[in-house]
Amino acid sequence: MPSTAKNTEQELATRQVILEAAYEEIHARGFQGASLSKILSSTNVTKGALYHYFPTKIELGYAVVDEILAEHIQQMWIQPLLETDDPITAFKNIILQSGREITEEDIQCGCPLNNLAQEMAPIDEGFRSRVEAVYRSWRKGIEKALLSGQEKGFVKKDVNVVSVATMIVASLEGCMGLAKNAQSKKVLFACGQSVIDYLESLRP
Amino acid sequence: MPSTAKNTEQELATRQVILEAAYEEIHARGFQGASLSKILSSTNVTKGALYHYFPTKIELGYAVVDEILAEHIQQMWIQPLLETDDPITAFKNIILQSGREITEEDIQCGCPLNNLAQEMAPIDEGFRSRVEAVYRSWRKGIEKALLSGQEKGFVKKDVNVVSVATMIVASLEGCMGLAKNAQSKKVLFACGQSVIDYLESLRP
DNA sequence: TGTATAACATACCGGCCGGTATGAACTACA
DNA sequence: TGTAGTTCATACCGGCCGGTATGTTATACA
Repeated sequence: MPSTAKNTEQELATRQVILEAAYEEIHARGFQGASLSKILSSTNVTKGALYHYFPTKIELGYAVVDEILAEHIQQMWIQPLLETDDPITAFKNIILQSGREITEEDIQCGCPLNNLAQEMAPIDEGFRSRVEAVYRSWRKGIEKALLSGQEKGFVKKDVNVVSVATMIVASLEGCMGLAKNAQSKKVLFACGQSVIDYLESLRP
Repeated sequence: MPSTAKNTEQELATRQVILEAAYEEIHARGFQGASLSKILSSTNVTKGALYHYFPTKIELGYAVVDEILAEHIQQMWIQPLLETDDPITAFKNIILQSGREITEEDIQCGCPLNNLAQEMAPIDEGFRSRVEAVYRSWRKGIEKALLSGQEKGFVKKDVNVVSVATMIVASLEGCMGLAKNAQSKKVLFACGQSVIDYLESLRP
């Protein structure tokens, strides 16, 4: 692992290349199904380089959760909520935006966070706790936004923000899951619309 | 495979033992992670017997979906809905009943149908289509019950039963998924309560 | 300039896994 | 009773996979 002075260029770039290739393999095949050889052959990195930066396959997986998935959820799903006064409209826009950007391939592979949760939670505590940390911060972000929305009169005051936040995350992941198995953008949109309807029911 | 006359006793019993052991291994480890050797050593069946009844591992997996999972969803989640006039109350009772019966181990392993959907849909079309058939019949069952409930005045007439059915399945699977990763009955119950609240909002 | 260390590259290994080949026991039936 | 097919049991195999051992080059620093 890097520890000296100039780690700003090629060294960290190689690490990042490995991380992103690993992310894609894991997204497509699952963690257990992901092959290190395929990760390597999809880049021009060798096994020596990989094991220079990551001691084991599972540590590589952990790094994908910590450095890629957590960041993605934060920027895509949490940050925008905290930048407005009306969280319901903001959330609706995030969902619509995601729907516009998503590809058929993305639908086929599903939500990478949920994939890892479902596959690894019963098997490996390291994965479980890391994924749980991401889910927790997601729910906390939604709760915070809903609470602030309540204070500013954009959200019904009698809703339990904790259970609503959980329900939102659950139904979003459920939608992605159904659409993934149906391999259908149409299912995703229909399901996403139901979530939006649910969100709208939270307005005062 | 069996084809002659008296297939009613030991022969089919062996097949069933294999099927159920396979179901549990797959439930705990996922399909790709499931080991045929472990399935065999968890019973006192040998590899010869296994490959006598199932040509490949994947065909064994298919049989688990077709013969165990489909049956389970039908009996546990569809049948009771169709036996009453008030589907919302019936559904609520199913959820509460499931909550009472579920063990910590079940929570840890999650919904076997959703597990297979998330793991295998992008990888294998045979799994995907079989799982999709189960989901379809589940949704159709809910739709039918809601429609009948509308006619009899137990469900609001202005709800779209198709999208509501999808939303219910999605949020249920989402709840199980969150609870599985949280490894927490409390999360499952809180989330289940949100689904019940959603169901109640569909009353006239 | 010498040397230690980071940053790779290559070759190789043991283990497990799905699958197969072969044969034995039992059963149904002519 | 002979025989064909079912129902297993045992031994074995090739392949891939995660991981390691060892070597090489480039760089930082004294």
